[in-house]
Amino acid sequence: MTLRLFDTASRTMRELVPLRAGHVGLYLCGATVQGAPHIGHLKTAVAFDVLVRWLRRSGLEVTFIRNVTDVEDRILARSSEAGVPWWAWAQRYEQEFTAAYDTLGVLRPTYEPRATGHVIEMVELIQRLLEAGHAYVTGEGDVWFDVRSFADYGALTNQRLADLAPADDVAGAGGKRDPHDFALWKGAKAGEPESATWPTPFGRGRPGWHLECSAMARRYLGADFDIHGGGLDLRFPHHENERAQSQAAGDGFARLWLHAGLLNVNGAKMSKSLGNYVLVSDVLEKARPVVLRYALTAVQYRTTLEYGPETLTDAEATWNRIAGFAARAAERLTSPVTIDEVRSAPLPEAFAAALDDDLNVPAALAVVHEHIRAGNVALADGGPDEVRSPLVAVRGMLDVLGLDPQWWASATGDTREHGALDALVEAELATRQQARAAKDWAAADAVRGRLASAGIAVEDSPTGARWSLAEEN
RNA sequence: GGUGGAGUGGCCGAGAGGCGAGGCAGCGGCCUGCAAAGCCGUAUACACGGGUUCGAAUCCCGUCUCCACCUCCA
Repeated sequence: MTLRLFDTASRTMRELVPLRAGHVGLYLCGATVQGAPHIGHLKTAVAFDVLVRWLRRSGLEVTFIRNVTDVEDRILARSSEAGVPWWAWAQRYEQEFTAAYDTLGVLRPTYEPRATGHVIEMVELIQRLLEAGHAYVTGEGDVWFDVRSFADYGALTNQRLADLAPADDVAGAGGKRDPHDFALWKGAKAGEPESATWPTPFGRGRPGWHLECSAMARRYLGADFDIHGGGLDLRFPHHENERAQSQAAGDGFARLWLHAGLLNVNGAKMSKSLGNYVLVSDVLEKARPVVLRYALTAVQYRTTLEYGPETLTDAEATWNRIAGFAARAAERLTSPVTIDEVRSAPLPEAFAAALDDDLNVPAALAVVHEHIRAGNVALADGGPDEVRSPLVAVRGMLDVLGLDPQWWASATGDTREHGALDALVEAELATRQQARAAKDWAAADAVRGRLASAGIAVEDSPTGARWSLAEEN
């Protein structure tokens, strides 16, 4: 079984054939750290997290590079408005992104390069382009990519130069040869912070937005690598330009291009002007991280996710079913299931087939649910031995999706509180059990009601009562 | 205008020529002291109009609607 992925450059399903056997090089465009992370950013991050996890689970070694763009026009503009140094602004939001990724269980990349740390590589790339006649310098120390010098320009997104809508800013922009020529290097301008400029053979300045990814991908993954990913909105112009720069300079660049579908809020893309911007921090005020993770993971990655009022409540209901099974099953076992056991057990074939088919997570989750149903039957009818195997299978599958319930239970980390609470609740439950034994239903229900009003749900099972924290809403 | 994608039952969301994925909600039942959880059962679904076919949600033609990109964007 091999992994097939939808390559957005050729618009076909392509089999992943690593350039180097057993190894995959993956470059993902990360954040431009100009503001706080929103749930759309995390949708893309989660999609590629599943890809990385699946590649590794399939036995491949993955070098996963996700960059941080920490110098850019918007960062300079917004930090300046706020009266904060641009580098402090960038760092603050980089940290917010890192925290958000961690909170949602997104594995950290192999390396996370920053644009500001790779000016040397960028200058080298520009020089190669200048020498090859694909770039030119204009008066103010700007360096432009000459799109008309590269016959293949537009090939990534299947567009012809002549068909592109002309940009508004082009009329008199600094002596460009073609309106679609884009900046490789921006010469320092008056009023811009000195600290955001670097010396180069063509004068002080800072990198153009597209250049850095080409330079960093080459440094860490080589001139040719397996997969380049990002959000769908980056296809053009960003990825088209990256590809043009690198290939014009003689690099092969990415073999496969993957783009994650965007997240829309109530039918429209998130934007400040529509006031439908949903930050990660907004969501986490009212929902558990795993619920957001589930909601973002559960759609096929190329699909547009329509985020609405029910997105989280739906995800929560389904997650509760999953986590409930895992918790009840774990309690039944005589010895705990370890993560090694989870990861070494074979995965159900249908699950693997679903992920191998362009990461069809919804189909994979259907397999998870089939096993949960079987596990629940075993829980009702069988002993510990019958329960163990479905639990291991379910956790194994969920682990690939970054949704192992055991991991999330411990990540949430309030085990001390839980332990303390458990002692108190167990005392209440003992009281209730006495009442039930005496058939004093009123007294028994009074205990249950008291716990319920404290936010604790009680459910009876053949092996006794168990409790859990009820959902807030 | 150009490019890419999408329209599936009350909702979310897979599938892609012939046995109606899965989840949520609903309904009926089992279990339960009652619940909860769980299990079993339960659907007039495939934007519209034509066509191909023994058979189409799936293929072909046409139409409509929606989203994204072409300007910073995951």
